[in-house]
Amino acid sequence: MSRRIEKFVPILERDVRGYVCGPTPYDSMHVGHARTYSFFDTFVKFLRYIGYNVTLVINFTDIDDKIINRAREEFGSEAYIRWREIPERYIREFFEICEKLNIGRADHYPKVTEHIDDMIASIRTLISRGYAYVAPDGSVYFEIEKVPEYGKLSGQDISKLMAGARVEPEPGKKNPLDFALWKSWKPGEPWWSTPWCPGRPGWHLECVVMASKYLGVPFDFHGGGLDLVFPHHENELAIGYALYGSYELARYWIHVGLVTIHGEKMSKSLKNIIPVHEVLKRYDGEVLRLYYSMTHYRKPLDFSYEGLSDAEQLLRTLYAACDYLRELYREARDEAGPEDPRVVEDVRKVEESFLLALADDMDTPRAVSELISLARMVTSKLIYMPEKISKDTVSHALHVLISLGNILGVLTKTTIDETLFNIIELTIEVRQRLRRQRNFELADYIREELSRQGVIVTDTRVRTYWTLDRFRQST
RNA sequence: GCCGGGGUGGCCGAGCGGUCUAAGGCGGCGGGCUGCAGACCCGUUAUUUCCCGGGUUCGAAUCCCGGCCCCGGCUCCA
Repeated sequence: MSRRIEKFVPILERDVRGYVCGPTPYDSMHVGHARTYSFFDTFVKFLRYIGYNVTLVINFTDIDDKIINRAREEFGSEAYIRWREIPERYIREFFEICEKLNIGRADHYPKVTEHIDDMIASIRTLISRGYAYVAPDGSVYFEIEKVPEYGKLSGQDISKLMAGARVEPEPGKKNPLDFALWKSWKPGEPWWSTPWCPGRPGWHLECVVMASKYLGVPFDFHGGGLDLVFPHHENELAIGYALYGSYELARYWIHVGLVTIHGEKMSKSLKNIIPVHEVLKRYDGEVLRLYYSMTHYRKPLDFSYEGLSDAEQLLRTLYAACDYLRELYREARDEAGPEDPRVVEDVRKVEESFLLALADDMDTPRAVSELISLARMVTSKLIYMPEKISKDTVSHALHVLISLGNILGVLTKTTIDETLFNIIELTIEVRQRLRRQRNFELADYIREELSRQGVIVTDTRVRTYWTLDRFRQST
């Protein structure tokens, strides 16, 4: 609320409650939406990693102008009865994409249509306290001038907003900036009955109602895309003030930077929207996750497929380190070796730096570089000294690598089927014998064929290591 | 017009008063390892420099002032 970065201190000692403005499910999720949810997933996983209990709520605004319009486009005159198919479809897609991006489940996914009664009750309160009024057509508007601090979050000045407002003055509004809590019914639209008029809920109110219902007020953090700062979050705060007497609602407001394409914002009119499912045709969900992590969340992200390829390359390196460690494990000593203390210490340092980077305003790019340094440590040092370190140390390093990666939503595919693993090992062993016999023709043939199957073989002076290319299909 | 956010190497992208002769990645270059190869390893790749001009400071990419440029919000938007 200070419009600065602040130290994050939960209201309750070990419990953190957060709310993220979810999608209005009227169209496919695009790479901008996914960035936001990916970020909050990493944020929540980080908090949990360092010991907090987190309760996360993500809502669905499943009734809205955009949904009605979409339904009309698709169903024509049947829109009135079939409109619900739209949110259903895109909510399903939302969950499918979350799964592919390793975005963990929130604790609650409230829908507006399931909280109409709660919203009506809140509107009643707002009217009785004088913060809202009923327009001639029955619509209910929130009167922003009743909230002295209106504009604080977004740094807006009401008088200036009014001067520059491009809002078409709606007939029943006292002030063009007043916003609808309840919209009166128009022909062909879905409606719910209220004391004022049949109609449907306006935007903004639902988040306050649902957040307070599932989290209580104030809760710890409230997030969303940067474009929600004004008017959405400003209006939520105004409602929160009217309802709870404090212009706070949430302790911390976290806004994720927008995604641009060639420097420009994605928009329908520019036809440059990139849906996530489009990206997922070419790249694994983890690649997208890593790509997001490579830019700080508050910065704009200029989306490019080249960047994704970079990220994919990096992911391969990380997976290679995991695979090498798994092989290394088989050769490592049972009891502690001479290099163990140093390796353990190095791993500890990386873990510490990684967590410090995240603790510093979620600096995921720095965290990624720490992860890389851990992988490099494996590929440059560890694989050359299996006889000097213990199995415990190796498995610890692997465990750290994977769990840190998991915070960023990557390295979830590290296990390899045991039979497959053994067959590969066997093939490699055969190739080794051929090499010793200097039968390079056949050895190279095996290497090539393995590569065709996605098994990348690397000969080092100590032994031969291999890694599974998990992203083979994408190029 | 008002309100935000940015401008760092060939590209992406950290750093936000001293450890910056600026992390990390990609790309380039050189080398190593190897029978060869490599999606392997090592080194190198911003050195009157961090958009420009002033200022504060013992010291600035980092703070202040003034410009320039880009993007976004003020109407639906993650």
